[in-house]
Parts: sequence; C-alpha cells; structure tokens
Amino acid sequence: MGIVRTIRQSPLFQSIENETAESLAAHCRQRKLDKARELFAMGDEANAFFIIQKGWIKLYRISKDGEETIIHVFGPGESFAEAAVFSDRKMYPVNAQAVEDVELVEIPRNYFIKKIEEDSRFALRMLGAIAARQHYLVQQLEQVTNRTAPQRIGAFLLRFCQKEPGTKEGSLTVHLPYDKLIISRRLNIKAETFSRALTKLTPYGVEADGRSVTISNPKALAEFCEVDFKDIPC
Amino acid sequence: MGIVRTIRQSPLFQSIENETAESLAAHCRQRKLDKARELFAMGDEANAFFIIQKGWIKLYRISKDGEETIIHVFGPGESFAEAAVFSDRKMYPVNAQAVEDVELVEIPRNYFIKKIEEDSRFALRMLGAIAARQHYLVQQLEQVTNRTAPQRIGAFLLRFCQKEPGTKEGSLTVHLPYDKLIISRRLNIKAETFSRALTKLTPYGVEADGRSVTISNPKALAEFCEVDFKDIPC
DNA sequence: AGCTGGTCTTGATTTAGATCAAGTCCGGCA
DNA sequence: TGCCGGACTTGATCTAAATCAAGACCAGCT
Repeated sequence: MGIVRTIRQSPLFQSIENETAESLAAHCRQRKLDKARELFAMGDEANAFFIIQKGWIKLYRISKDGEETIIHVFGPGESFAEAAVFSDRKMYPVNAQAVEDVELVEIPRNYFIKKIEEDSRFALRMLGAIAARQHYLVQQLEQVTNRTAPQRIGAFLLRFCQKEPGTKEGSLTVHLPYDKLIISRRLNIKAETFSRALTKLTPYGVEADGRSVTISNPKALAEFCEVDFKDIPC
Repeated sequence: MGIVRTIRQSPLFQSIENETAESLAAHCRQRKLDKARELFAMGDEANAFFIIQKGWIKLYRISKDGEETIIHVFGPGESFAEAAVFSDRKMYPVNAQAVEDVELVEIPRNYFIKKIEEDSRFALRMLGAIAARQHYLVQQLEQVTNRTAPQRIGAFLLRFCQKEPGTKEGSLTVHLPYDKLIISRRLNIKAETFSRALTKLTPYGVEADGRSVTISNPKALAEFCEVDFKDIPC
C-alpha cells in the first residue's frame, strides 16, 4: 500500500488536505521488519514515530532482573511513539520490537513538528490522539490491578473477535494475532497460568485450537469479564 | 497566591508572555474544596482542567463491585485533566476528589483551545506535558506489576522525601502528604498489607510514627526498591 | 527420516497478598 | 467526661498466581 493512503487512513491525518498529505508522505520512509527484529531501543533518540501497515509491534521494557513488561502491542492502522517525539527528553522511553513480520511508515520528527507549528489544527488532532492513548493506559492500569487472569484473557478475546467473522449464530471465532506467549506477557500473566486460565473459560463456551479460538457464548463471557457487551467490536 | 503567579509557575505556561498570562488568568476561576469533596465525576463534561495551588487531589475509578482504583494523586504545582479536555469524547474518564483541603485554578476549555489555535508554541508545550504524563503512566504500570508491595512503598517514600529536610547525616524524614489509606490504594495494596509491608522495611532503617517516617539508610532502601539513587529528589 | 529448539500444556508445591476478624489508638464532639 | 467513628495494627486463614519440573506437540533443518 502507498504511503499517502496509509497516512490518509490514520486518524491523525484523516482530515488534512491532499497536498499536505503528499508533501508529508514525501518526507516519510517505508520500512519492513522481520519478526523479532528491533525497531528502536529505550533511550534511543526519538527522531520519528510510526504508522503500522501490516503486522504487530510490541512496546516493552526490561527490568533489572531481565523480566520483560509489555506496555502495548500495536497493529494495522495504529500509530505509536507520537508522545516520545514530543517529550522534552527526546528519547524513546520503551523498546519496540516486531512480534510478526511488519510493514510501517516512519514519520520524521523534525518535519512533523514544523507542520504542527504551521498548522494548529494538526496540533489539536495530535492532542486528541495522545489523550486517547492516555485513556487506554488508564484502563490498562485498572484492568491489570482489578481483574483476575481469566477475566483479562476473556476481555482480550472479546476485543479481537472482529478479526474473524462468526461462523455460527451467536458464536464467534477469534484468530489470535500473535503468540500466546506475547499475549500472556501483555496481560501480565505467566505462560503456565495463561494456559490454565484459558481452560477456566470453558464454562463460557471458550474452546481453543492453536491460534483459533471459538466462543460459543460471548454474552456470558462478557458478563464474567465485566466488559460492556456494547464495547465488543462484533 | 494570585492566579497569574500560579499560572506562570506551571511548566505548561512558564514561557508565555506577561500579557498572555494575564489575559488567560482573567478567564480562570480560583476554587477551594474541603477534604473529601468531589471536583468532578467520571462522565462529566470536560469543560476545564486544573492547576493545584495547595492540597492534594486523587483521580480514581470505581469498579462495578464498588472497589476504588486510584490512578494518580496530584499535589501543589501540578496540573491535571488536560488530556480530558482534548479527548474526542469531551468527558472526564475518571473521578476527582480532594484528599486534603485544596486550592486550585480552573482553566476553561474553550478559551484555552482558542489560545492553542492562535499560538502553536502553546500546542507544542501541551504536547510535551501530556507526553510526560503518559510516561508516568507507563512507569506506574510497570511498577504495579513488577514490584512487591514493600518495594512500591519504599519507592513512594523516597519519591516524597524532599518534602522534609533530613534531620541527621545521611538519614531522611518524610512527612506523608496524605492518609496511609490513600497511599495504600494508590499503590494498589490493601490497608492491612500496607501496614505489614511497612514494617518489613525496618531492615532498611524505615521507622514510622504517625505521618512522619524516618529513613536512616536511604541508600539501602533505594537498592532494595530498585530505584536509581540519582532519581531521589533529596 | 530423526534431531532440535521453541511453544504450549499439565502437575506439584510455594508464596505474596487478600480476606476475615478482632482489637488499639486517637480526635472530635455532645 | 465519655462515647463514637475512622484510621491503623495485628493475627489467623485462604487463595490466585508464581515457581519448579517435566513432558507433549509442532515446524524447520540437515
């Protein structure tokens, strides 16, 4: 897909003029990364932010004793690391790595900041986008601390069920977008606990077979996980 | 303290012209809240954000089963709820309540957004401030999930030790800014566990007497809590 | 084919922290 | 003065999840 189209489809830029989009695109670079490749490391100079065209990128930190915490996993259509570009320290505060083969657009810091200085509508959009991200983090914080492992897993499944159309009346299929290991770390659950917690969801009609999961009773699952049924994408 | 001075001292506005500061101040309102008073509730229209002059405000959510999660507690000099003002939903995503008697400045949304549209330098400052807030949330997320209760408490103490000058060579005194109950909720620890965890810090020279805490071996405590000694404010 | 390394599961045991329960301490106030 | 309620502590017990350990399953490779 072309850079211009990707840019135009991103919520950040959806209402900009054609001309602006093209001039922006001319300053951007398209990049590909194989699974497990690093995009940037914590402490690197934040010279760009990104929009994903294909694949998945995890943002994570490594603690002193080598433990990995996944802050977020971004997928197609999403942009990330905007905040780093604006921070005073001008550094990425996290690491970024591909968890599946990835294609993305790199938007350079300097040109972009110039654009914002010229056009404050841009700035307001940016502020809105970052505010939304912050909102997500707050929810994440609430989830991790107040919900059990099975609840978090259930909520995750329901959040991704739009990726695959339901096969039967009322029942859903989810194709997991990346490894269970990554999912478990993202939800702050050890791999063993993840495996067990998943089986605890059978009463709600959850059946896993490799990377595809069927949910025969989504409503009951939503209830159990304390997610609003109307927040479910499908 | 006057509104203008408060505004000028906030990181958000520290580099604006005198004239601008005064015109902004003219549109702001000064407010006082007694301890335990609500400032706004989740879902309220986000018509303003705030700078604290005195006291402490907690941002929190209530889960379906009545449990309170504290997202953040803000103190003197800090601003909060900027992000809500920019979000598309134009609503506060959390509740806000005074945990001590509070004085603050209320900055109205509309006038402020107008200012941003007029002056993009404003916008960049804003972006930087919100980015920093986001950084804080990421750290918070990492802390809550990867550290034990005693470690989180120790880190909290070290973070607030600047509030009180040390009494003895190498040893520190911290005057807790608000109730232990609030602190424990902020750190996602039950009150009983908090009490016990605090006593587990005695090997590092932590001695509590009501709201004042002395730390006779800050270095060892920092080591135990895995915080960089250079991040400690005193 | 058979080996290898990664992903995932299953089982036994441990542990940090929650929960339940009972008190102490303290400040406000009638 | 004595009572009340909220803040805090201490103890006994319970439980979700981590940890330790072993094996199953699968894909890629030589």
